[in-house]
Amino acid sequence: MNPIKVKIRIPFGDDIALGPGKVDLLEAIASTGSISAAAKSMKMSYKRAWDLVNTMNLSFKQPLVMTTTGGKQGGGASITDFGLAIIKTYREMERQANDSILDISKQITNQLNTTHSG
Amino acid sequence: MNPIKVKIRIPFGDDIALGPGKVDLLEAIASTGSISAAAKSMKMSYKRAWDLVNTMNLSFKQPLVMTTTGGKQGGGASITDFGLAIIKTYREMERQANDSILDISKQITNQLNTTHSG
DNA sequence: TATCGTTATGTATGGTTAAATATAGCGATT
DNA sequence: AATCGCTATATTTAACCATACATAACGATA
Repeated sequence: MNPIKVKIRIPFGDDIALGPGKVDLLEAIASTGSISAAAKSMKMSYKRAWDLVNTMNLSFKQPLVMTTTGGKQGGGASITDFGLAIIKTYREMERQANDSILDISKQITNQLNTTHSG
Repeated sequence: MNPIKVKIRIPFGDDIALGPGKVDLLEAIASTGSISAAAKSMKMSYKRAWDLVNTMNLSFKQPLVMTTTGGKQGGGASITDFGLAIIKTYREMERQANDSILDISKQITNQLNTTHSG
């Protein structure tokens, strides 16, 4: 158990192109096939999910998420090959960052109180 | 210029024992000699700064900040040797995490739009 | 013992942000 | 052409959190 959490954010102008929440959302879209289902699975409002997707698509050279409206199931969303590559790279980057502090982080967590919480 | 920001937080129960803001605050206290001056230098309310200090002191086995009340200058605050060690370790950990993603992060930032902001 | 700037702490206020609500459009299928 | 669930977007409402404010205690010094 390594309680330390490394969070990596990629800023783009005033907002954030990519971060932990957005990558989670991408993966949820990939597995559900729609923004609304992904939002529901993450207990997030559809609007918020859509805004996050919109920010991502506007931030990168190519869209990470493709959407279709209408049709049998009313529409849906999928992750582009480009998006899949970004997810993969981000997760790999996260792993590297976490690995790099594995040893030294113990020097801090070892100094935390044993009595719980506050 | 590496725009990616790695933030490391050390959770303790429901709240956060240490994070980027708290470490900045510790360093400000070290250089100013008081919580109130440190807060002012960071454009933060005294109450907030005090709360952060309190959380830190309660989270660790030993206090990171020592305070005195009353006296000629009204009182003040200083960082304990223990606190100084924690700061040093945290900054080193930050550096390691940032270094570890230096190469791979470019694979993502290179894909950001050239047209600015949103 | 009066003063001073700080620590210490509670309460109230205000502003930002997320959520809730509302509405329109889409298009394959029936 | 009627239906269905989703995308797309604006507007209103609610929740949260930082700040502001307010007050007391502290103790060396003068």
